Amino acid sequence: MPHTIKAQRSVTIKDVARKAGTSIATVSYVFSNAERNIRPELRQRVLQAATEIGYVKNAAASSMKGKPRGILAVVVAQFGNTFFTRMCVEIVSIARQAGYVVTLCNSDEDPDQERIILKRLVAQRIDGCILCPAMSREENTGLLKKYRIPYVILERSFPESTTAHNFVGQDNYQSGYLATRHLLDAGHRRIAFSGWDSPIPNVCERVNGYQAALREFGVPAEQELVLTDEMSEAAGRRMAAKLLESKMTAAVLGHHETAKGALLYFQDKGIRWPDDLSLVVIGTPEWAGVLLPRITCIQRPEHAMAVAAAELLLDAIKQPDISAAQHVFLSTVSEGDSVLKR
Amino acid sequence: MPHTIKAQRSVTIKDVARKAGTSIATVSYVFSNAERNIRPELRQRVLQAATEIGYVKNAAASSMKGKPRGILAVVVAQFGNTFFTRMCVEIVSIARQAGYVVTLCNSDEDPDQERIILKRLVAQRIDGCILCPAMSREENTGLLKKYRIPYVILERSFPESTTAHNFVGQDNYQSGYLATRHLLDAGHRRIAFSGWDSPIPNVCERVNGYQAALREFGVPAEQELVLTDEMSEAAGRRMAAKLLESKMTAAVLGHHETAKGALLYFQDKGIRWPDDLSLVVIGTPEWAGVLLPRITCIQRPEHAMAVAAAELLLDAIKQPDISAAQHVFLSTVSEGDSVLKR
DNA sequence: TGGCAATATGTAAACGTTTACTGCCGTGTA
DNA sequence: TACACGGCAGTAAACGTTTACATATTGCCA
Repeated sequence: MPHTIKAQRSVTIKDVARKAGTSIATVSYVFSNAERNIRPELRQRVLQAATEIGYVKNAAASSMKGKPRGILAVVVAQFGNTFFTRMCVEIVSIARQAGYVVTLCNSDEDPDQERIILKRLVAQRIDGCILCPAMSREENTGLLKKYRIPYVILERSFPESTTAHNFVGQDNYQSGYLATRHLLDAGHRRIAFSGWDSPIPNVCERVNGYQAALREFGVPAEQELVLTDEMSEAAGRRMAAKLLESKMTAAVLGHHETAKGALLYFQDKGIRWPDDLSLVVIGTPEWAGVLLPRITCIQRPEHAMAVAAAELLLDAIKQPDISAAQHVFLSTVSEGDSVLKR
Repeated sequence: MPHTIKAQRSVTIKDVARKAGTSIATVSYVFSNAERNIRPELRQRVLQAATEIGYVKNAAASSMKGKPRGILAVVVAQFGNTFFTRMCVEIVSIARQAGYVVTLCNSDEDPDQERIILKRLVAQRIDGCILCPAMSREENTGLLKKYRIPYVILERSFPESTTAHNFVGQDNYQSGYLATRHLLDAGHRRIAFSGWDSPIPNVCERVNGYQAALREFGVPAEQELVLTDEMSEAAGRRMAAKLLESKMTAAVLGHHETAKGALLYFQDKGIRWPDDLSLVVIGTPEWAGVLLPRITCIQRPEHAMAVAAAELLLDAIKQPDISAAQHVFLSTVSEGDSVLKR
């Protein structure tokens, strides 16, 4: 628990005023009201005094008078995941250009933790929030709504009433379809899919896309070719082992985190791609750039999503009464050498 | 610039008091003074009223009364860098267990940006800060000192007066030494080193370690075998090209970001490790785990550093008058198959 | 020289909490 | 019955800003 500290009286506007031989009002105007004109000589004296005694405005106090805090928050469910990390970097950079600092929080896929975080952020009265919800539970966003804090839901949609929120996401159906289609076009017909046991619909949608592509090519969808497991390297290995049993010629590794485990398993067993097995990975993990033969990846629209989310939030802050907007971005194929033409 | 919003009167303690038919003092006691006894029936009524009208305490107001804000900050110089990302994840997790939320900021190696960030954090009166300084400039920490905000310097030390700050770092000299020593032990004598043009002494120290190891084995240090360039993949490729010209049998890739470019260059040119060239990389990038043959890495003590930094900060917050502490951690060899024994 | 703008500065009342202090009520004792 | 005491509840004064409003100062013109 945060520790209570003996109140360390800090340097205030009052001290600056005394030092500069003027009133606190003038000092305040110097620091926070650009329109108001102050005699240059006095302004200079105030500034001088402030630096001398090391004055820094107390943001809590000014925020109490309804001043914006200049803080945005990004709450993600998996902070270490490169997909999110990259988006965070981008968002932070855009926010900075707009004059905001960003608080990054990690819910670790835990809705309760998410709630605690959101409550804290509301308590801070942040100016806006980008939220990648831990689960498809809408109740947590209620807090943001109640306090009229502009927000954007990122990457994971709620099943109902999507149009009620600002939303930026990717088309998971399309990425599943795209990956599968790529393999079908190369002549593959027995195609497996590995994902993870996600509490959110993303993986499910990718599977739908996968199945739709198969259907389009008149390939019957086999239950056993679709695997899911928890999200870990070990689970990736397990799924890889199962995949090999099912004698398919190609696989869509539907999530980059488990894909790593699967590839490591293939390496261990001496399974080579594309010769023994054609592979497409959904996502663009860091390691995909160096692995030989290069893996064909479905490049998710991370950059576009981050930019859209940040800009949508900034717009929502500027115009609180604007109606909610939704942006869904598509993935593209980043071709490697992991798919054998047959 | 943060946008000014027409003051949206939010739900306050006063509203709760009215609703519960009591005074604001009682409501405040219910929410923030555990000792004070409130008749259970009344307390219940207050809680009930609060949830009904959706009251969330205004952190700015309570912080004005000297209450701790429950916010820590981590300011890093390269947020996208996995080394920092991993430490951030760890720090956030430890801080959370202690009841703090963490604001992550990115200075992008820019001391001016760092100053702006720190000023903002001081304005927020955060409870503590972990700072990985953009440059070896001590003036920015002065702000933290002035406002008595406990802080820990992470990973990059200041040349002078290190004992004046709480510091957690790695022994860069040792990692340079370790990498080189590993190659020397394997029988290599012509060993190159690639780093980056760092404004901070880290790379320099690694070079010192490298040279010390060579000296120990009576190998003359050749100027042309030590390369530096900017930190980018392209620079890594450039350095790799130069390395090949200098006919060495082994190389220490002294920084994981440029190492990636170098490896890609080797892949393009068909240079194979360890047969054509033995390699040791300082750092443990994500991709090192999947690349074949496995690269021998110098595992930096990320985890230990993150834990130490977080705990040191928490200690410093609890005991503001404790004297500064320094922790320097050592790296270890994570052996792969990229070093040929000769 | 007086008066009137226009400009520059200061006063004081918020903002939403926390908490020292005062006051009230009921119980137990003399 | 009167009184002290203890336990709760409420009043009001901060905390450090911002800003509407009041006041002082200046310069200019009649």
